[in-house]
Formats: sequence, structure tokens, C-alpha cells
Amino acid sequence: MSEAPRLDRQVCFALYSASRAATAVYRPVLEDLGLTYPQYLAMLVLWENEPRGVKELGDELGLDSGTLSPLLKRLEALGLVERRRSGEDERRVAVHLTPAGRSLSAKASSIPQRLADAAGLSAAELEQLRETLGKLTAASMLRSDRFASGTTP
Amino acid sequence: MSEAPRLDRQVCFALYSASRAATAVYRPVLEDLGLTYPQYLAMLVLWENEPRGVKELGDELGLDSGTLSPLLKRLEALGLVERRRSGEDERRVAVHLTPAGRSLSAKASSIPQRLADAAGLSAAELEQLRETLGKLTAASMLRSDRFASGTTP
DNA sequence: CCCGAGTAAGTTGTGCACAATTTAGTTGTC
DNA sequence: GACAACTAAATTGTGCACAACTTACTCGGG
Repeated sequence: MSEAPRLDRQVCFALYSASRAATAVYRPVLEDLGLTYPQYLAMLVLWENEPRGVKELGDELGLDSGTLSPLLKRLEALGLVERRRSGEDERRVAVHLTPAGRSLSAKASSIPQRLADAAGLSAAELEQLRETLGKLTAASMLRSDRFASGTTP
Repeated sequence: MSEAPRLDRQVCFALYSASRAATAVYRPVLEDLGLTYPQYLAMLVLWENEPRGVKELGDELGLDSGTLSPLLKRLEALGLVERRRSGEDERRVAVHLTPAGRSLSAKASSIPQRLADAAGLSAAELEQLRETLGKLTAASMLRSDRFASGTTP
């Protein structure tokens, strides 16, 4: 009996739209830094803790080497990171920040606040949104174990 | 003073992750229909009301012809839609469903419920999430008027 | 020592997104 | 009717995502 579901009723479409809308708001801001949104995310991870292997970066971001390898090459071409084969384990490539990459963090520090302002939501709403999204992501990962692996009790 | 923000604190990353996680859950389900997620969205719009011009589809989905033209060609190659130049306005291309495209709607009708189950959230949480995401998308559109245009009072 | 399983990174191919441009066709305005 | 301003769709080029595969290295067992 059931007919085709309406587009505007779907949480998943809301998610897809909101995600694209959010990165669209980031785009002009990040253009000042010369970064795309995924590149910015990779830099965020590196600013937190560096150097990092490609796989570690992938675990944090939920991306595989197929996405990260070319992305990191572009960051290297921009002079923000350096990729060096590990001496101990020749399979690994350690991603280091260059001085330029490190100093970019100062320029980027004001971004989250600016974006929070643009969102038009209260701090409480944003916090609750983040939590719900986290639950959703976690639930999805349980099913399609594409990321995640460290839940060994 | 402010240091680089932490990745796991960012609503935007939560949004980006949740969106990718959600489409990852859709992927195997949609594979049975032979559709990708954006193709499924386009079909949803057409199931609701058909035929539609490329621009109308784009307004509903927030996509431009650069994305939709090749996507619709692939749907046409699958035998699900037909694109016909409008007689009245030769610029327009009307996208029609084929019988195969129309009948696919029955197969797709159970999908949203299956996905809602997989989300691991209550109906109330899902509803609230959808609302918050809608607000966020709307707020973003006000700034970068990339979609939206029909708010002439 | 050698072999086989496992793993890290890279490569290839497909399909979005999106900016920028191009090609047609339409609609005023004079 | 001619022309400028606008519009619809397609095209081109860049950069993700992600599946599938390849290459190179590591490690444990026999």
C-alpha cells in the first residue's frame, strides 16, 4: 500500500542538505586559508597532535587512503605538510607539519566561532545537535563497520 | 590566544560524519535498486510529482545542472527516466518517469522505515533532529544564497 | 631461512558537488 | 525586427568519497 515517501520528511535528506549547506558556509572562510573543508579537517587533526600516520588520520576522520593520499599530496604541494617514510616501519608514511602549516592554526582559530554565529542556533541547540549526530554516527558504524574497530572489551 | 579547535568539538564535523555514515547505511539497501543516494533523492522528487524540469529538480535538491545533468543521463541509461525537450520552451528539458521508473517506487517504499530502525534513535529524537537540521540549512541559505530564491513576499 | 597472513599506503575507476564557462533559446525595449 | 538582458541546460575542470586492486613491507610459524 505504502506510497513513495516524501522528500521533505526524510531525516537523511535533512542531514545531506545541512551538511552541504554547512560546508558551503565554510567555503569562503576557508578560501582565505587556501584550504578546502576536508583539507581543513585534516589540518585540525594534525594541529592537535603531530606527526600522524595516514592510517591514524583516516581513523579520526573516517576516511581511507584512497581519499587521503591525494588530499595529503595537495597539502604537501601547498607547503603545509611533509610526508616522510618511517624508518622503523617502511610501510608507514608520517605526516609532519611544516612551519607554514603550524602557523596557519592561528589564522584558523577564529573560524568555529564565526560559523557558530552563522548557524542561527543557540549554543544549547548546537550542543544537543552535536550529541544526536554523534549517536547517529555511532549507530551507523555498528552496522557497517567501515570505520571503528577499537571496541574490543 | 585561542588555540586550534578540537575536531571532536565541532558541530560541522559531526554533521559531515553523520551525513556520510547515513549514506553508507543507505548504500547496500539502494544497491538492490541499482541507485546511488543522490539518484534515489532525484527519484523521490519525481515520484512525488512528474514531469519536472532540471531546474525544478535542482531547486528541491539544492543541486545545479552541473551535478544533475550527468546524474539524469545515468538514470536515463538505467531506463528509469526520459528527458525530452519542451515544445513550448526549447531551453527546458522535462524529466519524465518511464514505467520502470514509476514501478520502482513500490520497491523503495520500505526504505525509510528500515533506515529509521538502523539509526538507533527514537522517533522523537529523529523528529527533533530533522527540525534542527532544517533550521540550520535555512540559516545557511540566507547567507550564501546559493539555493533559495522564491522568498519574494 | 622461507612462506603465508596481515597491514600501510598508493592507484584506478565511478559518481557526486560545485565553480566557471558555453550554447541556445526567450523576453523585454526600443 | 534588432538587440540587450536574462534564463535553462550542458560542459569543463578540480576535489572529494569510496570500492577494488596493487605494491611493498612486517611478522609469526615451521
